[in-house]
Amino acid sequence: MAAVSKRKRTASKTAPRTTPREPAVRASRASTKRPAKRSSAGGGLTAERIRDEALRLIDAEGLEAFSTRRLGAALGCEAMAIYWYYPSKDALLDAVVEALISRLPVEPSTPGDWIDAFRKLAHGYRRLAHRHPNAFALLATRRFATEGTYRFLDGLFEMARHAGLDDRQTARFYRLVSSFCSGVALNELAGLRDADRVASSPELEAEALAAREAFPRLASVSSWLEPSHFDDVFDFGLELLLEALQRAPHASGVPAGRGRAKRA
Amino acid sequence: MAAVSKRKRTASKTAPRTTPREPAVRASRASTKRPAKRSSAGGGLTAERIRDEALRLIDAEGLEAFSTRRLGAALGCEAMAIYWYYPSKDALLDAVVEALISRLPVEPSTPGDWIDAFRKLAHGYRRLAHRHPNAFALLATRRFATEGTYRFLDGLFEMARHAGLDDRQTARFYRLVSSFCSGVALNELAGLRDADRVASSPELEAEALAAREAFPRLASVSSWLEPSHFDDVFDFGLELLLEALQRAPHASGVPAGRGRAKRA
DNA sequence: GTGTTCTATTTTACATCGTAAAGGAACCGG
DNA sequence: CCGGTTCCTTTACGATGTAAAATAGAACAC
Repeated sequence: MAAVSKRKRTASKTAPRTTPREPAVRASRASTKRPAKRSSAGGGLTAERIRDEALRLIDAEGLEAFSTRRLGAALGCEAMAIYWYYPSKDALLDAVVEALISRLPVEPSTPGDWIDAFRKLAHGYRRLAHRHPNAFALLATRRFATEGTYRFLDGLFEMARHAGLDDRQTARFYRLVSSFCSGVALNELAGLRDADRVASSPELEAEALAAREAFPRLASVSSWLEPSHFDDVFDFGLELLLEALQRAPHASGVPAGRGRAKRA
Repeated sequence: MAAVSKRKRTASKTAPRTTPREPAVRASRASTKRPAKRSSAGGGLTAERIRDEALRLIDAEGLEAFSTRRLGAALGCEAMAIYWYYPSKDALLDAVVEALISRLPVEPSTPGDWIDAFRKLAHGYRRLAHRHPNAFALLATRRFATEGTYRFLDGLFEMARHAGLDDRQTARFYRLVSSFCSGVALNELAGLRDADRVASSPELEAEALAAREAFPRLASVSSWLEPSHFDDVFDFGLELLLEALQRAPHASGVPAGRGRAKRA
C-alpha cells in the first residue's frame, strides 16, 4: 500500500506534501477496535464496502465513468470520505484488483494434477474477464502490488514447487500463461466493445460494410474472429502452453546459469 | 473514423448533438487543396503534425499526462484547434495507434518464408512496445478501427493466404500471436514501471523487502521474473506458437462447421 | 472596391475530475 | 466538562474534454 500518488502528473502540483497529519493509509482499520456504528442506517463505511461498491460501479458503468464523486454518491457519502480509507483513487483501484485476484482458485481440484490446476486457474482468470469486463483492464494493466496479490502468487508458486517445477520454469510459465490470458481477454473485450459500438450506430455499420468491400481478405478472415470463436482460440492456445509445460517440467532448455531450486 | 465520442460518459451530458454544422470529421483534409500556408513560422497545423506531436508527447511524458491542452501548447496553438482536425481526443488516439501499426513490417524478408514473416512481425510488435512504452497500452487496449489498420490486417491475411493457410487457421493464429505479444509486452511494461517506482522510493523498497520475507516462494521465483529474462520468455512462447502454426497449416483440428474460404 | 462565404483558429464557458486543507460532529478515557 | 481521536463534510484549486460562439484571414462574387 503506502501513499504513492501515481506520478505527480506535472511534477509541480502544489505543495511538497509534508505528511499532512497521517490520515488513513492502512486499508482495513475497522477491525482493530469495533467495526462502526455511527449513522444508524447503511451509513457504516468500511474499506471493504467502499471497495465492493467501487467494483459494482465499475461493472455497471464502466471504468471511464467511475469517479470518486460518483462512488461517494452511490455510498451515500461525500467523495472525500473515501480518502479516509484509501490514500488515493489509485490505491482504491489496487484494492479492487486485489479483491478480484483473490477470488481465483489456486488449489488443484484433484490434488496431484497440477497441470489441471494451472488450467483451472487460467479458465478462472478468463471467467473474471467475462464477469467483470469493465474492471478487467485494471488487472492486465496494473502491477500486482498489494499483500493479497503477493499471497496469491506465493500460493501459486508453492503449488508449482510441489509439482516439481524449478524456479525458472515456474517463472517462465507463469509469465507465459498470465500474459496469454490477459492478452486474449483484452483482445476479446476490445472486440466485444467494438461490436457493440458498431451495432449501435448505423453510420458505423455502413463504414464497416465499406471496409469489408475494400479489404476482401480481412472480410473473409474476420468471420473467424467473431466472439463465438473465442473459446476455441483460448483453449487451443492454452493447451499448447500446458503441453509444453508438461513436456519439459524440470530441465531448462536454454543455456541457463545454475540457479536451480533447492528442492528435488 | 466518424464522430463516435466514446461512450457519452453519463448518458446525459448536455445536448443531443445535432451535427453542429459539420466541422472536421475526415482526418486529412489538407491534401485536397493546398497543404497550408497561414502563419509564416511552424504554425502550419495538419492532422499528421498533430498526430506526430501527440505521439512524441505521450512518449515523453506518459499517457496519463497527455491532454489536449498540453498538446496545444506543444504545437503552439490553443487546445481547441486540434478539434478542427480530429473530432475528439479519442479519434486522435486512434490515429496514433494507426501510425504505430503501419510501421510494422508485413512482408516476409525472404519471400517464401512466411513463418519467418510472422516472427518478424511479432518481434516488430515487441520492438514497438520497447520504443513507445507509454503509447503501447493504446495498441493493446483499443480496437483497430481505422483505414490504416484495416489495410495492415488485410496485408497480413493476404500473406497468410499465400502461405496456404485457410481462413480459420489464419484467424486463430493471428489472435494467438497478437494476444500473446500484447500480453507479454504489457506484463513487461508493468514490471518495468513498477521496478522504477520501487527504486525511486525508499519506503517502497523496504516494503518490497518485507514482502520477500513474508513470501519466500515468491521471492525465489521472482528473480526469474526480472526484466533480463523477458527476451527468453518471449522467444520461448513465440516459437511455441510458430511451431504449432507450422505443424498444422491447413487442416482444422477441431470439429468445425464447413464455413471455409471461397478461395482455393 | 465591397460584400459574402469558407476555412482555420481563438475565446469563452461548463460540467466534471482528483484531492489538499480545514472544519465540524460524534465518541472516547480522563 | 475537557481534550483527543476518529470519521465525515465543506470548501477550494487546478486540472480535464469539448460545445458554442466569436474572430481573422483568404477566396470568390459582383
